[in-house]
Amino acid sequence: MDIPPLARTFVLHFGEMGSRWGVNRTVGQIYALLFLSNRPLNAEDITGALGLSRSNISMGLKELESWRLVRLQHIPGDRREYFSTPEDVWEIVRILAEERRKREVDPTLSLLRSVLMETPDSPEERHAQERMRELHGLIELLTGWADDVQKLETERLVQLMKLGSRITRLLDMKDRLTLLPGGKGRRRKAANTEDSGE
Amino acid sequence: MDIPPLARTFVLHFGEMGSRWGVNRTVGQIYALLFLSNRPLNAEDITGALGLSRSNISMGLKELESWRLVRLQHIPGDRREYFSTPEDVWEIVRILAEERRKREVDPTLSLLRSVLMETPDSPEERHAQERMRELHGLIELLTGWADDVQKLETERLVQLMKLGSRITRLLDMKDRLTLLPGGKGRRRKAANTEDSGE
DNA sequence: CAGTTCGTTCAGTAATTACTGAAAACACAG
DNA sequence: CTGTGTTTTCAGTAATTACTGAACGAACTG
Repeated sequence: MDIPPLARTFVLHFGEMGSRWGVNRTVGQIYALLFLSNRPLNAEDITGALGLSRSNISMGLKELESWRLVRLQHIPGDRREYFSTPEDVWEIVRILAEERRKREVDPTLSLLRSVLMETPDSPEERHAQERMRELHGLIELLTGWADDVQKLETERLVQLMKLGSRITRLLDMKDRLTLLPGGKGRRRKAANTEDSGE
Repeated sequence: MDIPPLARTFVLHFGEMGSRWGVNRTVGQIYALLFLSNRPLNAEDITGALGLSRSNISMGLKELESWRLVRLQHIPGDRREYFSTPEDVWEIVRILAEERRKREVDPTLSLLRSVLMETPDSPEERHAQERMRELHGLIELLTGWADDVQKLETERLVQLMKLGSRITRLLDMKDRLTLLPGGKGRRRKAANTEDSGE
């Protein structure tokens, strides 16, 4: 099976991009192919399309399964295994975020935590530990936020993204409201707070 | 120069992590070392600490410079080049976001755009193009948002992150306010809107 | 200008990673 | 159980990437 020209560019590009990411060219290509396909593909389809060995494809698919980026399914009356990607692109984003976190962030966090328990023996070590503490705090904040965001329905998430930095207007509004307990008519003070803020 | 034990774990870990990311072990280690250091280091310091060849370090530093992750500076009365990382961890996050985007996202976007201009020749191609359109839209939304967020001062960003998914409460509030032009006292209707929303 | 110190380049080599083909394992059908 | 179509494993090899040492070049010093 030949890949239509329009799709080929994309597949090859994804193959190269894969390398920048933790996966090899083959894995990138397989994923791109499945992403574009209008039906699930079996290993032979993929072998034919990409011109790579059967065993290579098998390994690639395994890796993609371990990333939960492809799904295995069966077609009635056919013994072969068919693969496809999730339809919803947001679903893909969520999965990627989770997996990358599991593989890259969590190990780092746990290493940081254990090093932060130790007692520094010198000014250098003390400074190093301080830096690690900063990094730890940063990662905690980012992942905490990511956890939170993961919980939102897609609708909401899109709404938030579109709002972008205009979200700060809402924050300003909130500040104004919450800084004035009971709303006792001290509006002017609140307006000042905003000005001095920047 | 020997790396204190407390820092060594971190440096080695970063070296390994580097590989998952687009950089090699050496580059990861150099970066970690500089990140932890309480003073700028020159190439020889780094060579000594990591036990790698001078030329390797030179190449690593060049790569880190191309990522804008380290800064070159000079110390009065010393001809050698000294390197350090930005102090502020948020600054680092911003730089990383920009660079990764430049290297990974932008090329993909431009490829997608050009492929989306073409006319599909078959149902398969049409479907493939449709998928690419979805992906394109997603990336545009994400990067647009990222651009927006980049503009915020760190203070604001932290505030937003801490708020996390509670941000939706603000959105609800905003909806309630904007859906009721002039605030003509139809509060009860607004409250209902929220309930049916989830 | 010769000598010194530093940084860069690059060809060669080491180390790692990717890929293949053959064999094994598996799953089912008759 | 045997045969067939399928996926997996793995040892060997190819390809790629990382690293080194030696040579070179640039910038300064006396």
